[in-house]
Amino acid sequence: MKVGIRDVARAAGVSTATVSRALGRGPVSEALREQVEEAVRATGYRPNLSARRLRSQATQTIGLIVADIRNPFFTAVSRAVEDAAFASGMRVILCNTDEDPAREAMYLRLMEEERVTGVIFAPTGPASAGLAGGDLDFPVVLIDRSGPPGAHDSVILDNPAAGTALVDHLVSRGYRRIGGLFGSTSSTARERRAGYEAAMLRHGLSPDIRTVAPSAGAAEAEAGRWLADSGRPEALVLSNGLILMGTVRAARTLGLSIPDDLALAGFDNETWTDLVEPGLTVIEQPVAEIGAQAMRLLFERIAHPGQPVRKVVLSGRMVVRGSTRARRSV
Amino acid sequence: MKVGIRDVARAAGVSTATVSRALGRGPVSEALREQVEEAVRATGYRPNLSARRLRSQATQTIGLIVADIRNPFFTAVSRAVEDAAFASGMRVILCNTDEDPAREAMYLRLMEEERVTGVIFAPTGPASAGLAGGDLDFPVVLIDRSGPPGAHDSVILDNPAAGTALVDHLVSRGYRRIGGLFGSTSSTARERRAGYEAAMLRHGLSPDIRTVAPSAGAAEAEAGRWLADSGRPEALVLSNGLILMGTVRAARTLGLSIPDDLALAGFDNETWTDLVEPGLTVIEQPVAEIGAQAMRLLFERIAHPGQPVRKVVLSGRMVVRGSTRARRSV
DNA sequence: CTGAAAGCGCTTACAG
DNA sequence: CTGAAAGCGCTTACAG
Repeated sequence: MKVGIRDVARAAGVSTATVSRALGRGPVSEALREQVEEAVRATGYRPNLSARRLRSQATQTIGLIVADIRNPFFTAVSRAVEDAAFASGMRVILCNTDEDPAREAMYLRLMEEERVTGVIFAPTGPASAGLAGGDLDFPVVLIDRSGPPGAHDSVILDNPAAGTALVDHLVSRGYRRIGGLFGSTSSTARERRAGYEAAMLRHGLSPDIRTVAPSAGAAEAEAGRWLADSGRPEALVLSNGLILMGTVRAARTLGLSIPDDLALAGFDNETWTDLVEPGLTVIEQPVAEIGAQAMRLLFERIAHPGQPVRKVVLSGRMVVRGSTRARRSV
Repeated sequence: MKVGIRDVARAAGVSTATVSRALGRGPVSEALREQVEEAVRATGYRPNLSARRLRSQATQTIGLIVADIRNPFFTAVSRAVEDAAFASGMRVILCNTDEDPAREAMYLRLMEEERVTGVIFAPTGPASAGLAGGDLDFPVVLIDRSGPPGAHDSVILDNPAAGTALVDHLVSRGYRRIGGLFGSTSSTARERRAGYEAAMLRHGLSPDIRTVAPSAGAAEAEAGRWLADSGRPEALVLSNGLILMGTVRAARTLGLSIPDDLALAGFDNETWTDLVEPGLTVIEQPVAEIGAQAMRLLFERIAHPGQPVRKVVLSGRMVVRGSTRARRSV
């Protein structure tokens, strides 16, 4: 019934060592290799990966811990990571923390128990307990968000520049009273806010900032309160795709016309952003590149554990659509 | 450096057997249990899951094989499955076939090598090679799509009824020339098409059917050709969320007004379907329920291997929006 | 190139 | 309740 390597060895008339070598990359004569392959077919043998990992002390596994798999940004990055991993013969364990530090800690412990080769990680906060301790048994590459400075390799967007670019764009289109709605948890949101703030001040404008949990529901509620006020901004900068979606929904509910009553500029070029009239202006992140670079940094770290910590900063690309059309002169 | 169960045993002054029991559910005196827990803390011990799985012959792992993780339907189902799995102390391996039978076969083989406890599976086609063979070493529960009749437990939507409901709704709103754009690969699309077809004939109308690969890009191209024709339908039924999105995009490109030039009714109540003006009428699938029921069937199958094959059929819920507003009388 | 033997880190009958 | 010992299914020095 259950067929193990001994059954294959018997069927092929060789030792289990030879079967193991024939299936791996050990030196085996062509004749014996064929005998083994034939025996594998005949018996329907499937190697037991738990045994293989235990014995070889190589799990060939990388962990991917993301903050919110409902966010298409992370879905897209995951695909890039998985493609790169499979190309290198590694499997990936995908974990979703839901921005919950407790789940994050649990998954990091799980990664230890799985004896993963390395982890790609978007931490809930820069002071993530798992990272602060610094006693992880595997190399970590951070994506999207920063951790303790200089502690881990990372791949992030040039967030301050992106925040600044959105403000500059809105100003060039004639908007002055520009508010910003930013996520409250991540370093990413903080950096985008800093870019927004610096640009506003440079233009001689007053920053007008609110923060919110990074979900569409929370953003809709907060934006609803904000926009109901008669002194509402002429334009809003939103720090990610979920917050952008919530804000659009709030504007709809209030019957605000975009961009005449309210201009919008956000992040993440998700598939729906061009379908919502009049099209939403966004900073597109190079999601595939982020995933691919993270895998590259991880493999290089595994190969050269001692090399200096590296930080890859990628630029976003602004996609201009109707939601930031030039403001009608007053 | 590397701490194993022997180190913990030594630190606690007990045998490795006692450590193992204290960490699991074996019978251990309260005093020794505390000594062990203290030693675990002191040493920073993390059990090696590969060793545990090999020895106990219980992987506590279920595989989840979906056809397209970019499709929010599968993302949502995944979350429900993972929640249920973690609540039962199991981990889940998520695999994405991209509707590719070769990748599907590869993942099924991987599941064998992982010695998973069971698999929840949305097959690329009803004649999926992996299912047809029937020689899998683990129980399988199908979701969203059917396999060989009577071979596996399954949880699916009442697709014929849903297809029929959309036609009935459109007819009640005054539409007569109703086309249908359906996915070409899945049993689900076929069943929805059958429901569409039956309803059309019952209303004395001529079915007008096209099929397409189940992606937004393919749907946009096909709908673009179809709708450019002067004899285009007054309304379209779309067989899933991706095809609906592609069709909306094609209508936009052609400058068609929804629903005046073209009414749309589709599947999957995704977050963007109410944001696209004038709102899209869809059949919402009970995604959380699908995931939860699949886990339930899987656990019951594991507990009672011999019991008859079961099929859970869930009903969709129609969400009516502006895209099917009553047709202006001619 | 090939095989006999040891051992990866656990869990679990088996005795006591 | 507790411990000594066997063994899960592989891979890999070690000899030949």
